[in-house]
Amino acid sequence: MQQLLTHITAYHQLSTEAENALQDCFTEITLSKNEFLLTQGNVCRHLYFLQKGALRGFYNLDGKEITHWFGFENDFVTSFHSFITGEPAVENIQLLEGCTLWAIAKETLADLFNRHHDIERLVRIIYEKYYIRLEERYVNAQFKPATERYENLIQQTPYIIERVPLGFIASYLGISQETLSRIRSKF
Amino acid sequence: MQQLLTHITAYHQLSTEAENALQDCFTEITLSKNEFLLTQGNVCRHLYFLQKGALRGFYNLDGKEITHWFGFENDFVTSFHSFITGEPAVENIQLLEGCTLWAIAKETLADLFNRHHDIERLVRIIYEKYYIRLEERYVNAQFKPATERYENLIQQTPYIIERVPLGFIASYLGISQETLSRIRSKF
DNA sequence: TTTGGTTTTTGACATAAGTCAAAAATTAAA
DNA sequence: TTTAATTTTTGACTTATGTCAAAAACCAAA
Repeated sequence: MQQLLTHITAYHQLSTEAENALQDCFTEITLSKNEFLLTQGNVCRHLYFLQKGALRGFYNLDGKEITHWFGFENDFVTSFHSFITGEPAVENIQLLEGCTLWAIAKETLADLFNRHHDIERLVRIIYEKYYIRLEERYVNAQFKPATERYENLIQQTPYIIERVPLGFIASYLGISQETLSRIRSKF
Repeated sequence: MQQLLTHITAYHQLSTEAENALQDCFTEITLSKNEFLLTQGNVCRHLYFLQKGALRGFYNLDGKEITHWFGFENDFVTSFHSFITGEPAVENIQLLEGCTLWAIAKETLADLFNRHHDIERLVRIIYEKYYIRLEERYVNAQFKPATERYENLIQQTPYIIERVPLGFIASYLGISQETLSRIRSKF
């Protein structure tokens, strides 16, 4: 829990009351490798903070699994679309390693917003950071060649290579596993 | 101004006081075709609401202009990265048509947040919508073939064809102008 | 209108990445 | 360990898209 608080307050310093209120609202969850945090068709009612471990978000497209994001330590994870709209998720969230997570339900979070302007500000600021991250990811995906995308990825998350099977990384980069293998063979 | 208020309150209903405060903080701007709202290297200190017209965001990559987004009626536009971080923008924002915009400075917005929890909530909600939009755009860019991306685009913004030169659209889709021309020739 | 400039299309060819199949390497289980 | 299963690499070939150059179409001023 301390890890969550430390991470959060780096974004925005909370009042003591807000911090205490927040602590009471998160529940610890542990799951083991290959288990699902969410499966498609279900509404994602929680936001998670990933304290330890790794996971992936993926969806099915004509029989193929498309991995479109990874989560690692200190990431907030959820099926954002489903969490916000309340519609069934099109994606799955599966553990790549055993994980420790902290969960908060959507209504609980809404409650916190009403009671603490502070916390809503915190989330607003976190959204900004995540938006910028996604924007960068988008520009990369759309306008950079595969080799560069791969280089960027291992620069930003070097540990990904040891922790995630090649096939998932290739899918994430939008290229075939064979192409990724060839990219890697020439450093 | 009424258009901005109507648009905003569709996201979240504001108190009368908040609504009044908000109105006082936006300034009207009109610019003509081809003018720049922002040029790279400058810090983007404002958030804009695009009431009328069209514009594009682009950056330079080895001598080439990459158009990475378009703005149309009722869009909020800014160089988000620069606006949030205060760093110089890497992108340019150029008008594709004469535009009417409403501008608010970053500090003015921060002030509004302090005075009206309401308004910070509104922005938090707008961020959620924009995040979801971008996520969709990202998945499209990374995992769908060019033809499908084009079809999606004209379905979502059919008017784009009459209002934006083909070259900009091709750049936005991450393909060459020639390829887009060929895609179009087979409907 | 005519002219000049821009935008779009077409053709020929080059290159990047995909697919399928099989081999090699790695990991997990017996 | 040995065996089986999974993951990664390699090879041969196909397809999609890019590049360059030129022609055609479109638009806007004179």
